[in-house]
Amino acid sequence: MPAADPRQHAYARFVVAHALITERIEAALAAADLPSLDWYDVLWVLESAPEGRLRMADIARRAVFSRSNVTRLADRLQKAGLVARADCPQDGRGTMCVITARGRALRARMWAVYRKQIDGLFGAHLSVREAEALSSSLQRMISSLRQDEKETA
Amino acid sequence: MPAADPRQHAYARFVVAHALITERIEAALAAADLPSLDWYDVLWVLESAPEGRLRMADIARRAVFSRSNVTRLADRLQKAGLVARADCPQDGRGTMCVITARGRALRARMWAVYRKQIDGLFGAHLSVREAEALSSSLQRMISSLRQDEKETA
DNA sequence: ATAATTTAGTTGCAATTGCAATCATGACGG
DNA sequence: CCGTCATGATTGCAATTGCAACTAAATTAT
Repeated sequence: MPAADPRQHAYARFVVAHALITERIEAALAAADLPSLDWYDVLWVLESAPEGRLRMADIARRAVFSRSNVTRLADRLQKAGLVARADCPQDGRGTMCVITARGRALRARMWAVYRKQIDGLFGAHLSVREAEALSSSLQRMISSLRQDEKETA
Repeated sequence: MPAADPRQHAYARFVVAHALITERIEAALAAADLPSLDWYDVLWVLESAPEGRLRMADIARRAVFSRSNVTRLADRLQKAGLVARADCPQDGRGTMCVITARGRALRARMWAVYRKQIDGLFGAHLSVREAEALSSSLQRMISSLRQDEKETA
């Protein structure tokens, strides 16, 4: 990244920090005999949805995964008893994915480890003020990216 | 991410923004018939090293890839004529990876596309002041993470 | 109603990845 | 000097991914 520009410079660090932090979190989860982050993401988007259920495509959008990836992830989570599939009442093509009690329990256990890592690796280096500023910048990016998505579709 | 804490909240957005931006950049590169970001990363760390050469493990550290991943990436880059391998003079076990002229040329073409995406998706939402603040926060995280690495080793 | 188009989800296949060996070389202690 | 241990890079194998094809159901237009 031939970063003359301070924004490009920030981006380069953004990418590296993300990679390093993710690597560490995965290691911490593995060390605690817990599944990886993508499982967590699916469980979390489900748990935060009303009744713990979402359609496959919604999981994909919220967790930023490809559709086919969500299908496969759901297969594995289902095999592990963490989610169940159900027909979608409004749309015969759709499939709902529902988090189970075991799924909720596992997510909570993962969060204990995950949170500790976030706090130690990321949060510890930000003041509350910085965190808020960062949040709002990131929110601008995210809204803009999601907006584009809709327009393209 | 049950984000009560503003830092955890920032982290959640950090991850989502990263995923969305990366997805878009990969799409832009593919649309321009260019290779993916991991090729770029290897080419860039090489190009920014003295004489365009680094040992495999150094590539791995700087680009945040696993060792075996670098081996395979180098295989593909080599097959494409973008890098060459050479023995390491100081250490008989080591392998140097050297970027070729074609490698430099390709990286430059990729950077044209990459830069445009960074500016549009990331930079456009940050003032210079914000970018600088973000850079310094991220730098703190990165230094701390890299420091830990050394201590663990 | 019916044919054509779009959308949701899944699947086949090829390519990529991660982890645990493996092989070769260097470093160290006796 | 020799045996043991650590390190650099690669490779085998199983698991995961991405893309394009596919099936089924809904939407639209005729």
